[in-house]
Amino acid sequence: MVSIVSVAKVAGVSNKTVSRVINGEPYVTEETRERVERAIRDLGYVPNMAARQIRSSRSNTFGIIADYVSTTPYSVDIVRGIQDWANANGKTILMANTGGASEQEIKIWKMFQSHRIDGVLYVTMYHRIVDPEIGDVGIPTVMINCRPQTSELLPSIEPDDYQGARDLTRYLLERGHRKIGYIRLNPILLGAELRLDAFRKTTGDFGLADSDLTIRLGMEGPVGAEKNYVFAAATEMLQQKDRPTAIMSGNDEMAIQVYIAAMALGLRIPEDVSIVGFDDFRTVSLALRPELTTAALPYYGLGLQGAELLNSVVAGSEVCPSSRVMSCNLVERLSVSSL
Amino acid sequence: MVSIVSVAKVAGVSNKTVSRVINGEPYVTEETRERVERAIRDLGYVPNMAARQIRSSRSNTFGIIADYVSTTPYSVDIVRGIQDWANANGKTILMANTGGASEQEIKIWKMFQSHRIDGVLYVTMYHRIVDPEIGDVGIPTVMINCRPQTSELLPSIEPDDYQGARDLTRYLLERGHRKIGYIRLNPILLGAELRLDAFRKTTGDFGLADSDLTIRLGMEGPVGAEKNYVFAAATEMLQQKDRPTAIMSGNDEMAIQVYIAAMALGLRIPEDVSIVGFDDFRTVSLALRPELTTAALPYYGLGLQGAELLNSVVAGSEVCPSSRVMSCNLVERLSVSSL
DNA sequence: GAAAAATATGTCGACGTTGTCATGCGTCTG
DNA sequence: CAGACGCATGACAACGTCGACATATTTTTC
Repeated sequence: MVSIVSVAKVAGVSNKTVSRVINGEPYVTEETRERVERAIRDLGYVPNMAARQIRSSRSNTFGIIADYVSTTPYSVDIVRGIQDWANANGKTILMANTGGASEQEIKIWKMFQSHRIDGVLYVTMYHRIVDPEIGDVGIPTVMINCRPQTSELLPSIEPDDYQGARDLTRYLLERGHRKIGYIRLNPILLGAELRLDAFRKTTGDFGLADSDLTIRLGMEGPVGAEKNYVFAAATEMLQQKDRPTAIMSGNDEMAIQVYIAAMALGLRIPEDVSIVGFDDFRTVSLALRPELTTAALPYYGLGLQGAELLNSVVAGSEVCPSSRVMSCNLVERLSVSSL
Repeated sequence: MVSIVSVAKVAGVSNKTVSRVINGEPYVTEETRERVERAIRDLGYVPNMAARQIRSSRSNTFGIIADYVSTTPYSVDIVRGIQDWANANGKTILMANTGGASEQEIKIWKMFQSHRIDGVLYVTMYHRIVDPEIGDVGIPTVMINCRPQTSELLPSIEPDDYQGARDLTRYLLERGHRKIGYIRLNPILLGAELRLDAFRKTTGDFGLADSDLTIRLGMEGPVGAEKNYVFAAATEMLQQKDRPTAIMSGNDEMAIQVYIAAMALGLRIPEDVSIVGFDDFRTVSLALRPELTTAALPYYGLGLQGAELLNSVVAGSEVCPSSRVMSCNLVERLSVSSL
């Protein structure tokens, strides 16, 4: 392999001078610099990161540890956000996923240590509370889309489920809806409670009574093996004599079933019933007809900011573990009518 | 940082002996081995990969270079397959995505080189033909879910779109369907042609005439900014006086619109019209009511086998660049009725 | 015009690991 | 019992890079 030494030989300088050119250090004549650069090009030299790391004991690498990569396909945007940040800032990303198994998690931490990772981004594919196997290792860590269960103060970045659900609820209320159905997310997800709270609070503030709301559980059970009541719940809701004029679906995926339930009853969307989702999972929200009004989870931004935050933690500039929150923007499409 | 030297000091042996214990080499007394292992545990020593690599000039790392990670969310299963293989075989994965930009691609190859990657997995999120910026670099490469445009002989692994579509078509024919609609994928996707060919050939073999088939384009245009005709096409098809009894949708995502179009016309699924998809994108296929019969793209397997194949290429045991294909298994659910 | 400062380049060692070779010791062979 | 052999261990160098320090050359300063 071509190393700094071979370049030095060809350029007729010492290897230190080559090193200087590579790292853009001062005190190199323009002429020497050109000669070295030409040698680098001719030989196709590329610096060896491993050697660099060994020398500087900084790997410039972040690790991503994720739980279920594939089950919530849309949240890979978090990963994309991280990667884009890394790319722009010259960091390398090492990625691993646990599949939910904690033995895997331990193995991955070991692997990260052996690569002398500078920091870890602990990412979950659902917004939830976790109990990571960290602590004993002592690598700076930022949690993305989740928060630690224990009192361990780890910085985290999460979506603002509450604000998103509040905005969606307001959106419906402002358009005159006074009978609203709500289909709840799986309660094991952190978003479930936050979104429902926001819905309850916002409708209450607006003067709606409990009897104006129909709230049903859409899913329950462990991730990947949930029981699904969405279709039945939506059907039941829409068959009430005083049926809701709008339904808030726990997320976009569940909204598919709400659409189908409504249509099977001969109801038109949005003329007879308005529907909103949550997540802006575009594979769904843009495929539905009419397209779905929803609140977008800021996945990409979570990744971007998470990486940024980790960077400042590693650099030591972030002293107290801050917990940030990112807003869920309402995406207005065509599934809601004004009454 | 605790290194092999500190361990040696604590255990009272030379660093070479520690190295022997770590690598499970023979010629170490049981007693010494234990002493060393205890020291390793006590100090929390973890081997430094960078140093190892520099010494052995093998990084034991594979790179993944992917195009659009997030736009086809389900195909992240490819990545999961690769990671699982890597995890099981002690390899590290470096991942980067181009977002479709070829300047990015060049940058990524440089990055891979600087990490002295052993091999590269070139992954596309849609099954398509690509023209990668490889070749000049000389890193062993395996293509997953795509094939090279040029005559460059690179080993590749692809899904068998043809077989999947053939099986789906047969499935419909065997259940008595003789008028079948087909909504085509975006023609820029390799699967589009393969699936359509299989559909045409299989219906032809069965004796159906062209007039028994209604074939419409569902989408076209660049990835991420397609024009979407699916709903209109499905609606038109189903309004024909001699309407098809079954519709094959180019993929599951498009099937959502076929469902909605059918229901909007008051047709029941599957009693009035049967529908099949393609991909088994479970977020959709399991959310639809009735659940969607489809052909599963073997994404996870592609990743697993791709990594395996790359490994043998790197090891030099794979001489001729083989092009493998993996079958798309039919997943029978409830969206098709027998006539 | 000599001393001080700035610029340009080189030498050397260290990072953590492992391959090569050497050494020491006990056991077997004839 | 001498030589050969197997086993257990250690000394040392090298991988590629860069920081610390040294040296050489030019420019500035008073």
